[in-house]
Amino acid sequence: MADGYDPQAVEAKWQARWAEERTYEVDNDDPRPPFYVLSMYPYPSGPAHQGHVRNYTFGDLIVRHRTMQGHAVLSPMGFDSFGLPAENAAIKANIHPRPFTDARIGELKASMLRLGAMYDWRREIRSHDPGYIRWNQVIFNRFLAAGLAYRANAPVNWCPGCNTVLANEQVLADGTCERSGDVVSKRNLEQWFFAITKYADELLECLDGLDWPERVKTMQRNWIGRSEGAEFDLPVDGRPDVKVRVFTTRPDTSFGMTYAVLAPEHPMVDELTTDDQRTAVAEFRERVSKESDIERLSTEGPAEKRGVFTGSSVVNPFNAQPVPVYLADYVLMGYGTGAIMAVPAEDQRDWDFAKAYDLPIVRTVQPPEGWEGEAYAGDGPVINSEWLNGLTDVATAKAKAIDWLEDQRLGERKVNYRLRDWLVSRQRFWGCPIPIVYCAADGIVPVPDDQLPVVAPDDVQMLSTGESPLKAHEGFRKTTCPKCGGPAERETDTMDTFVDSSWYFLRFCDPWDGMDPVDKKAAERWMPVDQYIGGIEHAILHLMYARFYTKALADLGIAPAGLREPFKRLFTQGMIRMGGTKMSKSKGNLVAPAKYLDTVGADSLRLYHLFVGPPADDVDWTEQTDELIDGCNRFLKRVWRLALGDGPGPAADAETVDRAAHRLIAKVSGDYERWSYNTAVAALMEFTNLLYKEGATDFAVDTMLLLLAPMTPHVAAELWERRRDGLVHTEPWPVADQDLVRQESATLIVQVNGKVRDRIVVDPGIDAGTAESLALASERVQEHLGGRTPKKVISRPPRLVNVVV
RNA sequence: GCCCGAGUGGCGGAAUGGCAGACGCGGUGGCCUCAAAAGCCACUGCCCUCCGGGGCGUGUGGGUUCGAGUCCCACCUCGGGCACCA
Repeated sequence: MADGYDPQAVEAKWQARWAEERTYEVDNDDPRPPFYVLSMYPYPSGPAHQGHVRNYTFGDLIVRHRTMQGHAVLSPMGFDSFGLPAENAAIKANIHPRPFTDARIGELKASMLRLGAMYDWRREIRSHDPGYIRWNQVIFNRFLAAGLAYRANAPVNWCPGCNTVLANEQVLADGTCERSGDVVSKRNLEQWFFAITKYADELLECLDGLDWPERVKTMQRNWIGRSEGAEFDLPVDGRPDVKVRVFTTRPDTSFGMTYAVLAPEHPMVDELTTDDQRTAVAEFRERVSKESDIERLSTEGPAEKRGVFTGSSVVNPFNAQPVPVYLADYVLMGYGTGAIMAVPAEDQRDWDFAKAYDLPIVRTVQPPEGWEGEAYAGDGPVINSEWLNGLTDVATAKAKAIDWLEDQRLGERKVNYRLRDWLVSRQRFWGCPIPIVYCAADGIVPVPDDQLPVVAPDDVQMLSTGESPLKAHEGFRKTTCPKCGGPAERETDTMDTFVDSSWYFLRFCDPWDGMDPVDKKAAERWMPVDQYIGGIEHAILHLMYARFYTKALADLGIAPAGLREPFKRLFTQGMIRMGGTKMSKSKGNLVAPAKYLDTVGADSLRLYHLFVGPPADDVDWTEQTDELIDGCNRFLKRVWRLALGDGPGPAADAETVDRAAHRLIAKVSGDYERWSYNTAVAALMEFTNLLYKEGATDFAVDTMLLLLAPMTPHVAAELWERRRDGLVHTEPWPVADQDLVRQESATLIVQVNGKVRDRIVVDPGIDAGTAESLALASERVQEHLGGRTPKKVISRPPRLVNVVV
């Protein structure tokens, strides 16, 4: 009797061995074909939770599998270590966030090691390292020089809970902060922006070529929100030199314009408001400005209160008719020109407004017969539109209307985006300082590269007011102007932490480079990431910013010029839920992995995450989960005994067993390729059951260990070493012999009227005619025919024959 | 409201248009044991049965097909995303 399976002993032994062997440290001149696997680097909040375990299990499986297939696999890891939780915890404990953060990183890294996940730790990146901060700031300077970073006064989202501004992407649809849940309000502030909208078109177009989940691509397309249309001028009635510019996606419906609308914040409101309307307009604007986004976006409330007449009219250039100009809260200053032509017949919002204010409605598209709705936005023939009449579809009418506008020099074709520039300023302490100095003489001056990094000082008092201590720190704030040497003030805002994660994957290619943020030669070799793995929650924010950064860095000559996309393939794992909600620290419903590592071990926990269901699906953590994990452990114990001769004896029919082993190789290899790990595990369990029944062969057992090596690396390595005295993870991935994969016999299903009536063992190469006569000769078939003559016989050898009567 | 995704045993889940429920959990019975644990073996969708077998069954209702969990149409439920973006 060999010793029993002791996960803790086996795992400790192999984790030490792997650290010595350095199998997963790859150099940039490694001759093997490159493959870059990356799990999203985590925010260090303490020991790994189940979501991390799931993420790193998939990542590690791919790393080990690709290595066995002969690739040089780049598998780096780091920590997204700037951020609000550390800052808040530091305030609470009245300590500096750095030691706090370093301690959390230590805990997280330790649990990654205990999981047996392999990374090239030489390449580790921490966002808060001065070395990384320096490159972040160098890139900021390049962005500034190229006009990709700029400072502007704009209405921005202010979160009172986080005491900082937020990017549009960080505000949820209901107007609350995605992090704290507080209601976000608008403030006008001078802030730094990145010009992501310059890349709007490319960000949209490149999505088509990405091997990403369709869901994520759709979410990004919606977020970019491209719409094609036209912009043109509406001259004010009686003052032809004053014009209101409007954007529309439906220039074909222009003859149906019955009024025009300005956003309440539109700069021409005062000019267009007549004296008798001035009081009403002022009251309306006052009310709208006080409303939060939630109230303003709410469709609740009486429609009559949603707008006000300015007293002026503009002339519709299509038919020279004057139409009244209103203000309405449903028109936003931030999109298009902040003014619209209103066509109630083809736009439901305009329809509702027209009904409330008793404005006329003129249909310009013939709705289909039996149309009972109100506004009709669909396709149809043009009506009531003078020279557009007779056209039978919207697309042609649109094109003709735009051509006309351009011919008349009234307007032009125009594309608009929902995407806004990225607001990167944060009034926080624990982030990458924005490397800017404000000088009375020279204005905005970037800190020169050779004076970077600008790092936050250590001697700060963490303020419970929520204000960044940088503001109060005279030593930091007061500086000299790099240009004129005169007294100047530092920028005290830091960058959004999404900046850090927007290019770390490029830095991983050569984190030792002291000359440039990205080593182009190394990036050319490794990029784009072949397989990126992370949570669906990053579908828009991180993944959009990282795509923007990659394009911008390539255009600035920092990254390889041809690199247009960072992540070739993306896999988004499902989240872990408990009691209906996401398992998370903030919800307080974590089930720590440590308890499993201390009992059944890392391999059993990994196996559970692989076996529980399709990787993309959400996982429910229930009362049953511990039993499922025990089941995985039971399987590994069976494998243990099998491999060490304490299980079944040798197979009586070795050939049959070995053929099954070849089929197993084909099955598991195929499942690995299509991310179907749950069925791969099932096949391995099934095969183990077969060996317990039929007896084992050395080939069968060794094959199992090779196939298990990426999934349950410790136990596979231990058993392989005991049997073969080598390293299972440096063995080549097994290849199935196609001749042996083929089955020796097949089961022919015989149906009568689609119901199974008999099963016959046949030769897999059987032809249709033979199969048909075998089926008809079946006693059971004859019984069910009851003397009737078959109308038709479907023969699909060697699987099935269906006799129809 | 719009756009995705999903509905299969007590549970997690499996099924290139061709034996529905692989594999696992749970359950039942047996072997082993003084006993328990561990382990091994068998059974385990529902209903009927003369124990040969028969009927029903993948959210609902239709359709295509020799044959539908799978394809098409309409709907229901759940989950997610978007939602005055002109």
